[in-house]
Amino acid sequence: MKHEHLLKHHQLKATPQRLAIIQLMHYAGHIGIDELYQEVRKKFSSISLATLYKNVHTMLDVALIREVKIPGHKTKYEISKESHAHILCKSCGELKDVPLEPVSLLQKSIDISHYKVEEVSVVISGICPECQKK
Amino acid sequence: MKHEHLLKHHQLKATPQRLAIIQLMHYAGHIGIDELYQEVRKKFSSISLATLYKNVHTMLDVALIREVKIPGHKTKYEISKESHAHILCKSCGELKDVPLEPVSLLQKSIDISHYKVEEVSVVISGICPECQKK
DNA sequence: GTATTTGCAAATGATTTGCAGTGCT
DNA sequence: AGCACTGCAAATCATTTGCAAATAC
Repeated sequence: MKHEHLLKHHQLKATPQRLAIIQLMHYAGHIGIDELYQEVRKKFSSISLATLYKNVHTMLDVALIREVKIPGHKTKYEISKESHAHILCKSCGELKDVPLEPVSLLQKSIDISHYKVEEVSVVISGICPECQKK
Repeated sequence: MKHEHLLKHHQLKATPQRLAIIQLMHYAGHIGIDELYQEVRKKFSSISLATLYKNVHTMLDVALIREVKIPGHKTKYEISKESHAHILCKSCGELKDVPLEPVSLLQKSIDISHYKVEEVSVVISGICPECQKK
C-alpha cells in the first residue's frame, strides 16, 4: 500500500511488476539490474528484462529512485531518500549508507564554487571493521 | 617526457598510443571514451577502439587514472591526482574540480563507520554561476 | 474506454576477446 | 631477443526499440 502510493504520487500506474521492483529495492537497500532481475523473477517469473529497464528508467525520470555509481562497480539503484553517503568495503563488497549532512560538511567546497547545489553524491571506499580483523 | 615517466613508473611500456591518451586526459581534465577516441584519432588515426579500451583498463588497474562516475552521465576518466571533488553544472554540462579535504570534512561520517578509508569520491551537481544568470 | 504498460523478438550500442603481426626496452 | 602492445574482426554483453496483446484507472 505504501509503495502503491509512492508510484501514484509520481503519476505512475501501480502495476504488480513495479510494486515488486520497489519492494525489492526497499528490502535490499541498493541493488543492481542483474540481481534485481533474478530476484523479481522469483516472485514474478514472467517479467522481462525490457520491462525492468523501462521501469527503472521511468522511475529515475521522476526521481522516485536514484542511481548509485561507484568506481569499479556496476550501477546500483536505491529508492530516493534523505541525503546520505555510501560506504563500500573493498574486501567483502558490502555497501552501506552512512549519515551525512552534505551541505554543512562540504560547505567550503560549495561556497567557493557559487553553484546552486541540487545534489551531492559521496562514495567512500575502504575496508570495513570486520575485514580489518582478518 | 613527463608522461613517459608516468607510464614507466607503473611498469607500463611507453607506446605512442598511451602517450597520446595521457596527454589528452591531461589537457581535457576529464574525458569520456567516445571523445577520447575522436581526439586521439586526430593525432593517431590508426588507433583502434579495442586498444583504447585495453589501455584505459590497464591504466585503471595500476591506478594511473581514475573513473569519474556521475549519476545520469557516461563514465569519464582523469589522471590520478590529489583528492578533490567534482562539480557538474546540470545546465551547461561543464565538469570542474573543486578543492576538498575529504578526510577532515567527512571525518564525522567516517568515524562512525570505523572503516579504514582508502578513497573518497564526491560529485556535486547543480547550476553554475553563469547559467544562474540566464 | 483509453492511454499506459507488458513481454517478446529483434536492433542497436558498448565492451571484450583471440590472434597474428609489430614495437618497446 | 623476448615479452608486451597493437589492430583487426568476431564474440559477447548491455540496453533500447517496435509492436501487438494485456491491464490499470
